[in-house]
Amino acid sequence: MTLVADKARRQRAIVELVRAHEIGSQDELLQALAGRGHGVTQSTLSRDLKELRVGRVPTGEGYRYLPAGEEGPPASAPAARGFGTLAAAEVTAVEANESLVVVRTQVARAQGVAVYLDGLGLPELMATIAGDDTILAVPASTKKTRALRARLEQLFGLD
Amino acid sequence: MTLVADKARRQRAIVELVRAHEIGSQDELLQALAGRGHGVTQSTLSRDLKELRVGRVPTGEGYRYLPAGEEGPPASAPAARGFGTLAAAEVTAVEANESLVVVRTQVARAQGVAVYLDGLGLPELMATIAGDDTILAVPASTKKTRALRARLEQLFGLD
DNA sequence: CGGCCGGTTGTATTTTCATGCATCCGCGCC
DNA sequence: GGCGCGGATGCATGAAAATACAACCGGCCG
Repeated sequence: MTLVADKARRQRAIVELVRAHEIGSQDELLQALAGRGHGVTQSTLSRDLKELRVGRVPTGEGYRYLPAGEEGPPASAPAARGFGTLAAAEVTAVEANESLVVVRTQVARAQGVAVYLDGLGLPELMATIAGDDTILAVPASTKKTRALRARLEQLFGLD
Repeated sequence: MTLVADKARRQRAIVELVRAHEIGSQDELLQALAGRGHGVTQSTLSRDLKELRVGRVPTGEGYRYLPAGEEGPPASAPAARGFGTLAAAEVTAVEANESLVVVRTQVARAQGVAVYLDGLGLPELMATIAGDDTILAVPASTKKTRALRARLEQLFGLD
């Protein structure tokens, strides 16, 4: 069932990506996904987009993928850019045991960082639960615990 | 001026056509336009669609052109899976690794679903922790992880 | 087991779409 | 009239996306 879970996470990531960024081709999206650890081909992507009802609509300059019925920002509302680095500033440490990864954040920042992490749809990350200054990150498989810790450390510049 | 008027009329026809009919390719639209007396080529059509911000979005079965931001008819009830419990409608996915089960819910519904789960007193379920849209379900034993996942999937009609 | 089934993916290919370049046309100006 | 300009279009072609087909994998049943 790992396969199914992978697909679910990948599709989450796809929606997140097209909403946040101006992505105009499947190849472009392919790159973005690869950067997040999702190695797939254009074929799979095309099928995912169809399942997700994510279409390619013309914008003033060029094209852009968007979930059906959703309208992109009026070109004046730049989405929360560089949120990654913002999140990074709020994370103080990443630890792990054999089956769970713990992310420590500044007080009262855990929820926000967790939302950000969920949005990434990392293949190694199954889910998160956040308290006030602590996030429990559940690996997709206990065998991926180390990989997940490594990815998070890299993500937050803690290596 | 005649040329310009032609273009304007043609573009009006395009929007009308894609709104009224399920048109899935430019060739198809080409035919429809021809029927209305507009003899143009695919090239022109492509350019018109770009100008008009008419995009091609996936529908349940196939694709369809629609003006940006507009939603086609409900097509069919995708999330209409009204299973017995109210909780079922709020759960979107169930996943698991070797030792934990994760239940995804609609935003802000996790707490409620978790309470419901706790109330069931399932033998495979030791405890739950809920965030905003995620529930961590702890199996009575790691060996019962798969059984728990299966039970939850069945419970929520997700198999 | 062994075999079948449904679901997912990659490869290769077809289909569909976007566009560079040339043409044509109407218009205004010299 | 002759000339240049800009917008609209077609043709030919390259880019992008969809899909037929086959391989693979995990689950399930006898």
